[in-house]
Amino acid sequence: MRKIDTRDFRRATRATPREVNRQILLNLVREHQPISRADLARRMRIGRGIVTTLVNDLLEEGSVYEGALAEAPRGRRPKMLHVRTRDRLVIAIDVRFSRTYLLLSDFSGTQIALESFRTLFDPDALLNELATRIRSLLRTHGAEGNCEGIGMVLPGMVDRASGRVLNAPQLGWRDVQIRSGLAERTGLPVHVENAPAACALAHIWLGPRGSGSRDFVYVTVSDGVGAGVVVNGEVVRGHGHTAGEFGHIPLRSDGPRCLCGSAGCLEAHTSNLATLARYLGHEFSPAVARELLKGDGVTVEDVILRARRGDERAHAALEDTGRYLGLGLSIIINGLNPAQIFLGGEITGAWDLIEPAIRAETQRRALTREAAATPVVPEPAGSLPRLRGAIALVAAPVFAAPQVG
Amino acid sequence: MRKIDTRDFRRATRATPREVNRQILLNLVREHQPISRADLARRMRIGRGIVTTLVNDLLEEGSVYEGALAEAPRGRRPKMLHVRTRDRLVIAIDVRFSRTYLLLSDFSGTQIALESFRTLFDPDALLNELATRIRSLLRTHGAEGNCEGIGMVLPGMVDRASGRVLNAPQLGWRDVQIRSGLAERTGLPVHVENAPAACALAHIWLGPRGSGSRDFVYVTVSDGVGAGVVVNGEVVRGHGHTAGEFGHIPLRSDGPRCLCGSAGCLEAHTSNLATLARYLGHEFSPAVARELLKGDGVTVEDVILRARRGDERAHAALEDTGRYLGLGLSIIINGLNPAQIFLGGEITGAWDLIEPAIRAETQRRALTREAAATPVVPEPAGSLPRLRGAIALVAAPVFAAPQVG
DNA sequence: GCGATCTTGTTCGTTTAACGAACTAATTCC
DNA sequence: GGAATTAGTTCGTTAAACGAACAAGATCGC
Repeated sequence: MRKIDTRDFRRATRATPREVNRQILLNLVREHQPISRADLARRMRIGRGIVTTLVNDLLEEGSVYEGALAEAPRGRRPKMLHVRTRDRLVIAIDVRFSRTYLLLSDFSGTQIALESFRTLFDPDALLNELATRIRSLLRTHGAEGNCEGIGMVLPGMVDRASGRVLNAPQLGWRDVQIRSGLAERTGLPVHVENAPAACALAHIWLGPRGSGSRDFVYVTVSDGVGAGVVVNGEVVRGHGHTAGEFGHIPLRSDGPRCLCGSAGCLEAHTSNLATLARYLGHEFSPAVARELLKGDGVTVEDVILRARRGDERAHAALEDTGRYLGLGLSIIINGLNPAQIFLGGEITGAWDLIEPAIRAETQRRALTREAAATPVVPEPAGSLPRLRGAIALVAAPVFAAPQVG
Repeated sequence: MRKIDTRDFRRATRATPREVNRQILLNLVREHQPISRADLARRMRIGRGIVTTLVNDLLEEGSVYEGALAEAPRGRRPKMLHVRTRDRLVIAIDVRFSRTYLLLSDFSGTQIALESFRTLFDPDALLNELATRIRSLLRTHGAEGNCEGIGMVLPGMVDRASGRVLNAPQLGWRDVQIRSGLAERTGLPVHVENAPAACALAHIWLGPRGSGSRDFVYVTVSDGVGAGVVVNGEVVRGHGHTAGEFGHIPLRSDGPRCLCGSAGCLEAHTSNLATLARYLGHEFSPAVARELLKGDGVTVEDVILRARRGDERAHAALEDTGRYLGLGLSIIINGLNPAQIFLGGEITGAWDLIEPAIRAETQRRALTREAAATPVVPEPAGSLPRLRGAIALVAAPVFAAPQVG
């Protein structure tokens, strides 16, 4: 029961049914490939005639291709259809505090070439470096014609529509136009997004087949803590493009001071820096955080390793992180009732150590038995969730439902 | 960028463009009435010919009617169109712990007859009583043919799709089928919904013209604390129909025990019962709450009155409620970035007393200047927000966007 | 080996609705 | 009273879904 926006609606033309059905068909192929035309007609409850027309459209523009004939117990053997992903390339960029990662990938998320360099904090310098590297990357792989766009994720708040970074404290950016600069330098379409939101997007579009729950929250725990909220198969951006900042939920008024200026935030209890500070016996504070960000000492990965080797203090520090994290997740569970919560970041390397603490809190706080059973699923950092998010920024629009009404 | 649900999609037929455009047109009339056909054509960027056809459709089924000729500086005078609301009636029901309210209203929210009775906690008895009263109400007002449905709001979690009450602790209901029972007894379509979600729905559909922000949260503070979350012009229900339960955000681990079993919940700090307990000098607890629910002593309204008359303890109790409420709202602001937050419940009678405390907390906790400026708008209890929510349950489907894709 | 049967995929005439131009109606201006 | 202007309707054209008929390719029974 959506209200039509009378200030910004899309009315239907006589081409609209085709657009809609074309996109449904494309998604059915994506989900069930290999699949025959007759099967598509049955699934869509539509005549085989119109399926032929729609498939010809998609074949012509190269979205799908015909594969082998399949076996059949009786009758003519069907010619199977697949979506084309292997030679549709994407440049994915992940800008983090310490390093910037650059990946050449295809639409399905298969990695082709990955490189990284020390992050430059001057936007112009960073864009120049990126443009140079993108050009050479495309040339080396003979992919100049096949690259359909650039997806870029950042630690900060981004206005996806205009391609502007509103505020990225880690980079020291405020109101920086990123998209146009990179688009001009490379001649490719550029999409920019906040990292947790992009991770959520990747889960919608690049998750394992048929996994796709349509209501979930993706929580990232790294130097900061953020979330991508998905409602009805769509990432929630909010009125000012800053939705998902669950890192600054106040957990206790007497908690440690947070980088945001408040005290006792979820982030000040559970970020990598907070866990590290707790392990080292410091009270977390902006000053301590800045010290730790320099990153020449112990890392969270080290803490996890030591906990596994029997270091009691490391174990306790991680367990505390789990407990606070569970408290934060319980708020999300009660407030948004997602089908599941995904958890990303280095901390997932200690999943078996923190899970009991997380689960204890979420179950204690959940209001219904169903909510208490909300699965919390770790996503290992090795799967490069942020770069997958950047890929999804380019791939998703190709498959998304056309906006109508 | 919504993903198409390949398990539950609606494909477009050749009647789909008509449905979509018809609904857009109806909403434009609703928003801009009185409005001419020519003006509609301009706003929709569509030919005047098709507008004639669509309007004839709507005239025939009685959704709109033709009014007077308007003045025009030059040329033929346009015949203005209006949506029909005055003789389209709704029965709105608000079930609360102490009393149940019953309102006969029209589609625009104009009240025709309001009555109430002591709530019966046995579902069957309540439905029987309701059915009897509804029949007599319709007969008295000669409205038997014009009533288009029944909307019912409850304090608890509701599966709107099946019409089942999952859990309503205040009423002591668990897994109770409400819709079918009332529909059979009255022969009318019945819609059931959780109260805060319905209040949010009313704001989408019955708010002042052109007010309609599409991303907001409606927070109700009464015996409990709940919220209706609206994203992109649609109420978020969550995977298990229990989204919006922000009342049990943990604010402080050493806080008072809550009815939900946890401690330090937003509700245990800010509900009417919590405010009352604070004023009376009790530590809030389930036992205290049950005592206060009997409701033969002081009420929140009394506390507000006394604060206005200079009672320092009443003033302090309310201010504390405001401070905790602000803390809770800041979580919503950072997490969902709504365009605004509406606040409903008796506490709004003390708006001028609590606003500074609320604002101080939300501004202190907000992450961006825009978020800090998120308006918090009180809705006076006198406007019967819950009954308006019940009306919206029936009226909204008539105007909602058709689901496509 | 050959026709019956069954399934896949295409073709084509029909129907529906948007589209757009032409037309009628009503009003003001000169 | 005619030109100009705006509102609203009519109708021929076009695009796309719909559905029936048909062709292609496979198995099965005798």
